[in-house]
Amino acid sequence: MKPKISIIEVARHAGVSKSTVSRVIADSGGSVSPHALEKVLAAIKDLGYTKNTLAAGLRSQKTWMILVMVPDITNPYWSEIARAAQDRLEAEGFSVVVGNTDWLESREARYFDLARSGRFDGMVINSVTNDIAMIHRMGVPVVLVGERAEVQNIDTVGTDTIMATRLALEYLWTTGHRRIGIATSEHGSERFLSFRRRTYEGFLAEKGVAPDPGIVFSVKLSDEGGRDLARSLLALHDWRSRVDAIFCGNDILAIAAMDALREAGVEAGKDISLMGLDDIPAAANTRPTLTTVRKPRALIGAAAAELLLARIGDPDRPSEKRLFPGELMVRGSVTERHII
Amino acid sequence: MKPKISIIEVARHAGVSKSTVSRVIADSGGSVSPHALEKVLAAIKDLGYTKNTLAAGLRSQKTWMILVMVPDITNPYWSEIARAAQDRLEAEGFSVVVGNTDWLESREARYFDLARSGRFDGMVINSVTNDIAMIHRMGVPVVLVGERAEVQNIDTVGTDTIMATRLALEYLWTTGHRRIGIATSEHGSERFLSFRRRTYEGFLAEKGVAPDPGIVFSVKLSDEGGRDLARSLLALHDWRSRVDAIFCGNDILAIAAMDALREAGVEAGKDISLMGLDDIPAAANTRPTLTTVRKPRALIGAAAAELLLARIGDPDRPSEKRLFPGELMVRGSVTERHII
DNA sequence: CATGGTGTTGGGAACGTTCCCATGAATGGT
DNA sequence: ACCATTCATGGGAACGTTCCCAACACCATG
Repeated sequence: MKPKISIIEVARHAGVSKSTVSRVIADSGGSVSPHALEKVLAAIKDLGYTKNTLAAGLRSQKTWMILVMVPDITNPYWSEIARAAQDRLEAEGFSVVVGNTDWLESREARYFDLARSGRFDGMVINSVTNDIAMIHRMGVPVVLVGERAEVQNIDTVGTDTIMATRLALEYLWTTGHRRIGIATSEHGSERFLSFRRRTYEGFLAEKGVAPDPGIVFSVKLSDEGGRDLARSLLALHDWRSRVDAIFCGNDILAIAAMDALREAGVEAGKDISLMGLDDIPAAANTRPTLTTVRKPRALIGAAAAELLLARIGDPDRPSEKRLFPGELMVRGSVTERHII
Repeated sequence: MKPKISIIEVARHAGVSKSTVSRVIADSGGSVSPHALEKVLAAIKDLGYTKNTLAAGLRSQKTWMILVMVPDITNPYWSEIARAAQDRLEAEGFSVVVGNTDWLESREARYFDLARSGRFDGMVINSVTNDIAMIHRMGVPVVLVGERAEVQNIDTVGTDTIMATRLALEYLWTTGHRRIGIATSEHGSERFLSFRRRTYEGFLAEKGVAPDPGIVFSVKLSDEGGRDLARSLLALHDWRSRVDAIFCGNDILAIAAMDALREAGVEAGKDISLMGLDDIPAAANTRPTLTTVRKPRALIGAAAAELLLARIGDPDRPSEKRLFPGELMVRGSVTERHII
């Protein structure tokens, strides 16, 4: 195809050694005389040389690439975190690419393989796997996005899910709801959900409400899950007297459920209250608008980048965990309810 | 941190030569006796060896990585195309990563540098640049997503924008609108927009309507652009008599405009008709729901993958262009209007 | 004038693979 | 029993960088 040119040819053309050319193109700060520098730059331009970073990476063990691995690139929640991380990392000279796993372990494994084989200098991941030991064995700096209870020895950044969940439940309580259900997932990110679920159970106990297993729904955090939730709810015998509000694991789920319910003639914010979690952009534009708890995506992404840079700088530093509080977004899918 | 092990150590451990180990790990089909194979596999497992694909790529000129470069990872339109392409490419053994440019030439240049330096076996891109010669000079197989008039000698896949635009305009016309405005962008993807704009102008001419430059809005294809559009519209003197419908360059823009207008007391689908283009998932959930033209994202992504694979297989094959028709999605943001 | 820095340079050895080629051992047909 | 294939193997040379080290020129200091 193209006759690839290497630094050797550049060196010949400029009348210097390949070492000198290397000193010019690598920003490692070896000293080069102005005269030689000029000749080399001219040669590079003449020949249209571009450095082969594969070879450079092989020798220097530095690829200047970072992988941001997210479970669902279609969900604005993740893509905004990715973008925020990208902003910060590019400022440090890294290039950022995004890997999409679609909650599939097989895809995740594929990206881990890539990392293991030395392709990235670091990763920001939200992983399905719980195998932290494996992550460490990869030998690549990793920052986890998303809170995980059990994990201690790895850098983590996320929202304080317990607080966010409490915020939502407390709001539902204050607005008069007493039969509060929850929709979360066993799938993939179970660790969050057990968080949500556990908080939910604690909350009920605290308020002295007997839990009703019939209004604890286990569905995927996706459009599909939302439709499942609607179906399960409607199939529930006498649901109107059993449940007056549902706290959904994320916004995508809540919006899809709202939609499916409306098609069945059930209006969120009227017949039942629905809350989400994340505050994705679409949440402000739905019909009705979605009451939810906002997660600070930009902060999370930036913090992830920060932690990753620190880890790359010093692989032996103690691991750190940064959690951000959520923010209640009052909209239309929850309405005041008179306590009987 | 990690005492990296190479095939040399594996070879020593297995009592064979590094060549034999290489034949085992490279799937290039060199023949290895069952006995040796077994010993090598055992050694690999024992030592926890993982192949350094950087080194492999350096020698073999094959990285098995594909970059999908999109202008806005936050827009579901792009992320779904990326996902569809990923499905197809992973089936062929490639790993897919996504690069997000945010419509920034600087970011785009960064990814092009990555490609130029031999990091990817191919790219699927939607590029701001018009410099096809530069793309060819990269020496990396590239498939362009998004229709471009002027470009001939490069593989392209996209929606037939002219048809999609006509579909929208024709629908507005049929529903009785006679003062149709348009909102497109000069920014970034200008090439589409001049398509839309040109089609728009042709359409008006055909219908014998005198164009009104005051209702041709030039805004970004983003939330921000939507707010700009709303502002410009409301600032227009006596706008209610000057415009009864606006065709927006994409859904994100249309939804944001709809939202901003509602805040100002102007209801889409009542006070004015609004149409989008793309049919992103959110379009079905807005208030009112958005009438738009759907682009077949999955088909586009899959076709892009197909074309790229073909190009990688044979770099000298003639370039191909695949365009898919759009589909009208009738919803609530356009209402019948009686012709006076 | 000797001494010791500092700046600049080039040669060669890595880095971890794959590729090419030579060698020797089996196999099969005549 | 002989030659021609095919198969299995190992040794070394790539691939295009960076890194290390030695060599040299230059300058200032004593």
